Amino acid sequence: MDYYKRLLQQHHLRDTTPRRTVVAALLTADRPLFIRELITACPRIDRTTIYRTLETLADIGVVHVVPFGWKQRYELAAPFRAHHHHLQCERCGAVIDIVSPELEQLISALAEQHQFTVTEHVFELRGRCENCCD
Amino acid sequence: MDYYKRLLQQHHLRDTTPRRTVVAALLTADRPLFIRELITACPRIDRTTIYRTLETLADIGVVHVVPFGWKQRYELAAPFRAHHHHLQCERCGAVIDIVSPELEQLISALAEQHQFTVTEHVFELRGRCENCCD
DNA sequence: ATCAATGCAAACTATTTGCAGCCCA
DNA sequence: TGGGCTGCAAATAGTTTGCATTGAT
Repeated sequence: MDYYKRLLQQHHLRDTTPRRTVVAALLTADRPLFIRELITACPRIDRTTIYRTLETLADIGVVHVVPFGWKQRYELAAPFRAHHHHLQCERCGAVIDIVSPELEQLISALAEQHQFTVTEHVFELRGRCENCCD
Repeated sequence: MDYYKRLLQQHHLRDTTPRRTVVAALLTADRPLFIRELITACPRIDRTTIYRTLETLADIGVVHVVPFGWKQRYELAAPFRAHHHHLQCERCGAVIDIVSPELEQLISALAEQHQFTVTEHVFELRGRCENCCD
């Protein structure tokens, strides 16, 4: 969490209670949260602040946006949570974390191929989990 | 476009003007559209209908949801547009289509590994394109 | 003719903006 | 102390719902 402070400093941002509260909420959660859930999880923080905080934290790479069907969810990003992706069961709602070095490698290869500098990538699989595949 | 009609029939859905209009708008566009853009592009169709149409068409696999930063965009899916993914330049906004058989293969492998039945996948790269990588 | 689909109105939810006061650096 | 940050209020924007009417099969 020391890195967190340094990161804020580097961006001339302040280490405030609301920001720490949001990060703590994401740290506690065992899955990416909807904004609505974050608002509930941080009752002493104003909605507006949560929106602003998420935007700021996403900008500096503390928070990561995950697409979930038609909605979006938020979770801690790379340095604060091991880099991973998700399998989302569309029936029971389970979220399974996966790690794939091959995927990360492939991304580098694709980037180079197209002379593109990748700063962020999204990879999510949706379907039926082991227990729900009727 | 014959397949489109058959697909509707299979799902007991009707071939209506609003649905055809939305599909036509997506077909014309050279990039995934925001809902707002679709509403503008189909001035004779009620907002509500556009929302309902997108949901229906996404359900039967005609439309595909693409995450774009904090927003979402919509484009025609596999049978109506060659399957592909995007490189999104966060500076100039360019959207570059890419195709990667390796990626699709990797997805199958991951699915099998986790005994997961994949019905849909999201893969997007964000960063700087060739011209914007200062 | 039947029943799904549409348009309209209105409710509801989500997100943004402006500004005064607070608090970290 | 100064300027970024927060909370509050209010404006906007986005999305959903109910229902009477229309239109595809």
